Amino acid sequence: VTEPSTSHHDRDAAPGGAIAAAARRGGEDAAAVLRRAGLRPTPQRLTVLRVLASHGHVTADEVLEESRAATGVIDQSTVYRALEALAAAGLALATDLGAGRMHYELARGHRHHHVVCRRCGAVAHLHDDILIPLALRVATATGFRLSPDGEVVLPGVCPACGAD
Amino acid sequence: VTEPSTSHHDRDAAPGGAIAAAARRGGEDAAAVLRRAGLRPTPQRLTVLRVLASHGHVTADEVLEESRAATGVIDQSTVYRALEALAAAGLALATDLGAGRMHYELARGHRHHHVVCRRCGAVAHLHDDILIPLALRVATATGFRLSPDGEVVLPGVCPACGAD
DNA sequence: ATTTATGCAAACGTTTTGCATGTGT
DNA sequence: ACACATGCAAAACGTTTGCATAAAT
Repeated sequence: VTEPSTSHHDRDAAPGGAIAAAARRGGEDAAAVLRRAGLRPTPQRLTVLRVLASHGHVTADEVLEESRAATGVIDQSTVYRALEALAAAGLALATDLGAGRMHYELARGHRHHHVVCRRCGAVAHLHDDILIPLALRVATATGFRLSPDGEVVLPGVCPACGAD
Repeated sequence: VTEPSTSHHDRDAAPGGAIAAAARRGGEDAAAVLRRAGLRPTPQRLTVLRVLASHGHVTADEVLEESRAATGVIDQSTVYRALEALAAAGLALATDLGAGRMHYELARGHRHHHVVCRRCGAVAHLHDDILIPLALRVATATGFRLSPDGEVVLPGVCPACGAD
């Protein structure tokens, strides 16, 4: 589940990889997914989707570079607009991992939260209900309720870096 | 403890207001605090400190505006450098509340976390040990340990906005 | 006298936008 | 034909930096 952020190649940890698989194949299926979401399946979007499908958490810049490597020309603004469209359609997830830039990942259907290693940037996913006890405590302590649709990013130290 | 972010005037919730009180008075004491921290007590820094002392969570821009309103001329870069110096000295706290810009507050000695209302931006503080059970669960689930010095920002809905 | 901070202006990195051209339906 | 997506260039945003001047020690 973890992901050394320097080499952005974590495998598909979670199921729900229908979109992932389709996007990776890049064929008919991915186009259908886009169309079903009300988005025109342009080559650029298919490329972005494929990049997302193969790379856990990526920055816009990484998507740009990889897309260029894969398909040749594609513009910054196109990447940003594609990511925006995919996120709006629920196909991608934009997360502020706290590094001053947004990170994107393929939406895999299940809501989750993140722990980010502050040394190496590795990311682990947390099942949503890990927050339930916390939500209770927060509510009694402050009156605030945790947003049911909000994503939490926890700062941590991964097993590899926590060599104590 | 909460703070309607549009009107940035929450009172000193916590004790440890020695620095706060001194900064607010802006007299000898605040200068002494700065000097003790190895910082030269310039008018600009005193002003920034006073702004922090009177305004829960502020952005650099708000500090700039308020400082100008209070003392006349002060530059953007000076504000940023003052905030940086204060944070390095442990007198201020820089927190990424997730709004695309940093927020600063006077350090009041006790580590804490934040819940931010996603509707109105109000902020509540959470005592550090509210995370202990979560830390355990995160550790068993992922192997990650929560950074003991890391700050957590939780998305939530404040009592006022959660009018359900 | 020496060190450190300031103001100004210019740069930075990330993201957004206006607009003409090109592409999918 | 039409709506929509793209590329390009330029701007926006928050923040940082280089450098000469000014103020604190």
